[in-house]
Amino acid sequence: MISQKAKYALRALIALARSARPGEVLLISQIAEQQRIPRKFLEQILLDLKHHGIVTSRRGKAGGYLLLKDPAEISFGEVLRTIDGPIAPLPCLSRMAYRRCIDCREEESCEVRRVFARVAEATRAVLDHTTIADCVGKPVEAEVRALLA
Amino acid sequence: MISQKAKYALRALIALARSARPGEVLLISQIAEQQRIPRKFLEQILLDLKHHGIVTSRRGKAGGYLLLKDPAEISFGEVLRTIDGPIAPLPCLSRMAYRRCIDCREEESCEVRRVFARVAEATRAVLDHTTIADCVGKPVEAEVRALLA
DNA sequence: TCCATACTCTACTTACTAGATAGAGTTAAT
DNA sequence: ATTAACTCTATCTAGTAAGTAGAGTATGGA
Repeated sequence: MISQKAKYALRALIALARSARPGEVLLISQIAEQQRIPRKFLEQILLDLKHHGIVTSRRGKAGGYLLLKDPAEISFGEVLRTIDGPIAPLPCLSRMAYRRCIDCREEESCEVRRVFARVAEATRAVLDHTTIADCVGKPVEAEVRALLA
Repeated sequence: MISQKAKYALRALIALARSARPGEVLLISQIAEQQRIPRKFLEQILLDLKHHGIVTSRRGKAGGYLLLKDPAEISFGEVLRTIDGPIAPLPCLSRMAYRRCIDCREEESCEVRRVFARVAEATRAVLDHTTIADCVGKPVEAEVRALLA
């Protein structure tokens, strides 16, 4: 299960991508209301995304948030890794945070690992090749893109 | 990430499948030692698997555990669902424990859901079609099976 | 019968995390 | 100077993961 936080992050990014005439900002409170996300929680999330160079912000009156990266360059995988940490189903299969399983004799012959490696691969195939841009068009377009991917 | 508990369960089942001349049992302590699983923790796990009809046990002297189901009928998916609960990345995509996302306007047009539906499908394709039997043969055999699946 | 062995069940502990909430601080426009 | 917005850090609460503890129950054998 992905966290609420990651789900909120994705929805916020989609909202930003949708409303985006370049240079135009969205208020935290607008996104929060539109997407039914607890406002203070969303603040943290956007700040996090900002620190990771995915969005940027303007402060003060007339401030707000906007995408820093091109929507087509923001993959679901990147967002999940930013917010939730590693995607891999086992620590010994994580790219961003590899850790050997302490109780596992030898990694190469671990049957459990072998199976979950296939899961990880399949998951990454989807998440690393699906972007926020894939979510802003009309539903039908998105469907087509998904099938072609 | 799958839990340690689920990983232990899978390893225990593989150990049982490996040692299995029909009717022959393995002691909890044997499995625990062989697989480096905390013994008391493993007790709980095996009991759980027993209650779900995956293994069975004999009590008293000369007691122990053995598989109840055919290894080829025990899928990774079944074990994970038994031990960890739903596999789906979102509650609104779970078969065993569907729950609508309270903050989601309409499920059909939810872009996040659409993407994770593909993840769920890919994950299930692996986990529901890989069984304990796929893990007991020689490593090479397992590899071949995986490629053919 | 009694004992040792091995599974069974329930409760508990401990540390960590998810999902917020709170509030003081800082920046920018008017 | 004021107000609107973002920024940062701390805190809270409930729940979960991972494991530990210990009393209970069944079985086979001396």
